[in-house]
Amino acid sequence: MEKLAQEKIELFPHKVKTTHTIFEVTEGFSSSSPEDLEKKKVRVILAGRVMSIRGMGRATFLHIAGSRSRIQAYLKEDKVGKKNYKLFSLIDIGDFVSVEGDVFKTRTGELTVFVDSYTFLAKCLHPLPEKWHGLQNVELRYRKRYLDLIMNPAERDVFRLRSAMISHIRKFFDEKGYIEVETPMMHSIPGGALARPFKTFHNALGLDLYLRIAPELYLKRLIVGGFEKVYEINRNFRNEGISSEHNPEFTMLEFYEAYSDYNDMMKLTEELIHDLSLSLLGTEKIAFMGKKISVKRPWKRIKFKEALVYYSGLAPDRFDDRSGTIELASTLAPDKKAPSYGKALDIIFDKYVKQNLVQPTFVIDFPKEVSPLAKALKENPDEAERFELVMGGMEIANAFSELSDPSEQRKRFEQQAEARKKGDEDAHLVDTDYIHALEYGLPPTGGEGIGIDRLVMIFANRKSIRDVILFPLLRPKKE
RNA sequence: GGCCCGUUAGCUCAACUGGUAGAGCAGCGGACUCUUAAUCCGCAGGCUGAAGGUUCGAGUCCUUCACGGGUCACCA
Repeated sequence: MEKLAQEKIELFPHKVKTTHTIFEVTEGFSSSSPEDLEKKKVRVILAGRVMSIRGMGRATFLHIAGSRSRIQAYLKEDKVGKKNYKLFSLIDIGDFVSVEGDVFKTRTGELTVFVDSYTFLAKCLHPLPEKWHGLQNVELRYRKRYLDLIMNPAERDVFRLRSAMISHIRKFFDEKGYIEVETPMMHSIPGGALARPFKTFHNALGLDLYLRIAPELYLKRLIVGGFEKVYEINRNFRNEGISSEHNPEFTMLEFYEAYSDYNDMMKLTEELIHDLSLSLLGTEKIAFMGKKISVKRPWKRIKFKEALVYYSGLAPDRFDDRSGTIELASTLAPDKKAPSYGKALDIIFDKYVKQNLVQPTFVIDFPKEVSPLAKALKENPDEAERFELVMGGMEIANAFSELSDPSEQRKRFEQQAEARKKGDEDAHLVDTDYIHALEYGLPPTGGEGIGIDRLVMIFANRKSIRDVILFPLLRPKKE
């Protein structure tokens, strides 16, 4: 540093001119023959981060990394001049530089820039992690994601895939005539899901507010308002435990379509994920945790209760006994309170069924008790027109034929409020404003939420949600 | 939040049942004009996550705490 200052070299210049990205050069010329390159005289100015330096006396090789590939550069004292060559020894691994020169191939056939001038772009003040093993420490990888991204280029691919997925999803819905909307992140009554919210406070209004647990109730107000197809991709916040499948803030895609129901949503979901698989991965078979997930349509559908019976191996009438079912749930999950029949079924479902469903499966017709925003089934008032999509053992999506009868909705909210009084902190509050909106008429509507992070996990073959979220929540480290 | 495991140099890892904390890479100095985990010679690098305890003696055993991972609980 001091030496560089003595030489009056600017350590953090404002601007750099480049002619190509490193990727353009490696893509464009890797297959060119050495003779071709010599004839064409491909002259380039490239910028990137120095990842390795191999000094050979009066010649030096280095690798410079761009965002998508790296390229070798070759420095020779004869070429850059004695003074510049000597100054180059002040460059450290990790520094940003730009190099200008012709592209050629070395004896070993590696595409290389024959440097005749170079410029410092930014100094790296810390040594980079070890070049061979890279950064392995998971805590450091999440805390200092930038280092993870520098050292483990495959991690960059995960986030490129994530970005590509989201832009494909937008395209998919836009082409179907959906409009993308943004609804409030701060709610005075948290709703739309069974979960605990984060609480905050608005000073000027003197108002308690909650970070949203779901956009659902606002999106349906928009259907009431006359939009027929809406979607939103944004963050939800749930004040719950952290695990390899849960981050307190996570990205949810929700979409609602008037004049449709949960059957239409199943078709749409199949189409969307099948599309994504073909365009992002180029296959119908996704490799996930050593297994192949086939997204070939149509996908399996199984009724919630049939799934319970099938995977638990218990007799079908076993689940008709309400108190017996609650008892079974408490033996399966002793720490868990099973306050209701519906909740108990949910527990048994999680225990027996979910992990076994690797191939995409629509589990349909959930207990109405745990589906307060879904229409009841015509043939069976205890069940709701609701499905969950399970893939790779994870719940990926949740959808229903939206309950539109305001008085029925009020009743359901009241039941929820009752459960809440009994200690179920996830239960809904009565949202009278939402009921009022329904009183103006919600047409038959299908709605769905898809957990984007988990879908990325499957597409990127990652076991932990933290691997697909750039900055997962960690406890701050005390110095 | 419960249980289990982990935390040693900037990074990746060693150190036997308690007996003087080491290596590779990175860094610094030197040699080397087609190397690629370059090579060769030399140097430096540490309150072993924190605080207590047991012991003549603790990286190692015990207790508490911090952070992380796994798992269960809550949930998507």
